[in-house]
Amino acid sequence: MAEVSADVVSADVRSLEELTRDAVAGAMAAVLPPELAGADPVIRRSDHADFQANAALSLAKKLGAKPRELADSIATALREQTAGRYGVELAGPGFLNLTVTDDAVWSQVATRLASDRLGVGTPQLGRRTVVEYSSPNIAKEMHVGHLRTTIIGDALARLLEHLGADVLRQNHLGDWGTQFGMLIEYIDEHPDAKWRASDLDEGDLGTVSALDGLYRLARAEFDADPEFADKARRRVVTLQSGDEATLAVWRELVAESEKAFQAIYDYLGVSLTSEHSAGESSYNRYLDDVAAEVEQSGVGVISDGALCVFFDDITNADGNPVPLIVRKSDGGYGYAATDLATIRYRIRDLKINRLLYVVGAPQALHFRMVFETARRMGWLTDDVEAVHVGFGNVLGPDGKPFKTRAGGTVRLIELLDEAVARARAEIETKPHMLEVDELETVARQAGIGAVKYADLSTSRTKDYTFDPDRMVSFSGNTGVYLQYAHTRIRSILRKLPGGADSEVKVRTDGPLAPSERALALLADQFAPTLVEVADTLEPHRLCGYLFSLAKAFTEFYEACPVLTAETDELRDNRVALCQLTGATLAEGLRLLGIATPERM
RNA sequence: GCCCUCGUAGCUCAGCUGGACAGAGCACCGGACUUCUAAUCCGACGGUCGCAGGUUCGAGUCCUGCCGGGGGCACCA
Repeated sequence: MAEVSADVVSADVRSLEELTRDAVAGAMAAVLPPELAGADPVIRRSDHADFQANAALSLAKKLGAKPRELADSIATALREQTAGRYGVELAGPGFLNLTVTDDAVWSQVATRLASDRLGVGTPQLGRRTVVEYSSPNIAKEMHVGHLRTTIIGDALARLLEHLGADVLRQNHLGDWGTQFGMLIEYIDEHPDAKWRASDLDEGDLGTVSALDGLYRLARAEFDADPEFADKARRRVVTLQSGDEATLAVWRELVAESEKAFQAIYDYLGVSLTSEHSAGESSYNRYLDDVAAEVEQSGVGVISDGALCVFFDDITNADGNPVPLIVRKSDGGYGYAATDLATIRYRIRDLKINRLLYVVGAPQALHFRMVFETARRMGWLTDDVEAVHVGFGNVLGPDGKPFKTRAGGTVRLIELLDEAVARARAEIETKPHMLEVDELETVARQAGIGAVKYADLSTSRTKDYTFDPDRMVSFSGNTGVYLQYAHTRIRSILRKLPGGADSEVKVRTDGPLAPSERALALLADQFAPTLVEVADTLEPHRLCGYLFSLAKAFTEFYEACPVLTAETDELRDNRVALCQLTGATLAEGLRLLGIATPERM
């Protein structure tokens, strides 16, 4: 087969790695006794070949055979069964080095390019998944602490959705704290206070700043004036008892805040909207019932007047057991009750079968207790899983929690503005050929992309160091590197006579240079990488993959001219490789929530 | 005190769920722009994988114990 037609092939193209695994598994089945015939071939990418199979080493022990001899017999069976489709070499103590044919590599490029969705399947189909993330507090400004939950949560939501999951994004807004008594009382007593968007000239982004100002003023009065503090506390009770006038002010506070959050989400390119808002308050009506169910089931017991759930292995400094407090001794509810109510509601009413909480690592113990309680209640079962997708803190360049020079909290909007400003300045130093308004757009895509990539590219569970200087240096392993690689591909493709999407015939019997081979093999790994990220919930694996792909592309770019290739056949093959790589980079970046400019 | 988490090159980080000599980026040094965008590429330099044991044919990866950093541990979220 020298040519592959461009007819659209259905998604879920098997990768060369998977095909290789199948082939080696087939050979093993022919050689091994039945009880070991289904063993994992242990296929890994290799520095010594396209792939390596390591199974013989561990299996030889069980068989009492010599690893090299076992590997050799697997190799023989593999050669017989696949009729030359693999180069097989025995190496070291019993590794099998496997090389696929050039024809197979080009075929794979053609097949992925011609298939829908780059051959990515939908393994998450049937999973109704909640991703809870961002969750800022009403009447407070989003700060650097909201960065990771928002960016990681959004990336996971996009990725799982792409793989077929039915994803429900949930923004668990902090809209029911005791601070509302204070705020509402203050507004009541100071009708002139300016905190609405309409009170400001500077636009939506100023709204929460104004609310923040309101918060500070109210707080100051609360601390200074005991009489006001009393009224504020009474106002909490009034609010919670459902007083309509108080609720009206509360609703307006929520609405004003949400406007400001939306402006940030739009600026960040985060896919949250008001329809994903499900604040703590929306679960109020379930709390009595949830607490009663916990109490009646016997899962919870009364201790010091509070409804508690205890755990054998969770104790405090004195060795006493530490409970999850479902209902406080004064009859009120904390966030444990709310979280239990969300679980019950999502599972029972929304028929969700997977719950992801993108919340900071310090909450680990809380979620452990909440999930264990939900299991005892029978809400979480073997078929319904809940995962705390925890993440580390954002640290400043000094290795301490990221603060302003004055020691205050870093406003998210300021951090983003600075990243965009630096990106703009950086672009202006380059020969960029962009018009003024396009420059502004690209500056934003690059600056925001840099922030997101920096956040997503290190392992989720660790703290990460946020160094603005390093992040926007725009060289090396950064978001801009990926965006730049993509623009170089687009630049080549735009110059094609038939346009960027020109259909080309792939000659699978064409030559295959080392940098072409490396690039093609990596492009083929896109789908398995996405599956791996969905399994581990670790977006940094996708970042690492895309960086490798971009790097392989630039190496190919240096070594292999596309438009001026020696022959038309060679040019067409390279165009196909560019199209596949470009589409893969664009899709991968999209799933991370990072924009892909056409030029920069 | 108990639990969780982290410790890899001067700095910032990967290391594909146990595989061949530990890899990137930044910084520093030396090269490459009349050639599809040099926001790039090539080369050099750089590591007792915190320490000590153990399991294994094989350990940065798994287990145990230390050392060091961070976090959490009864009515705040």
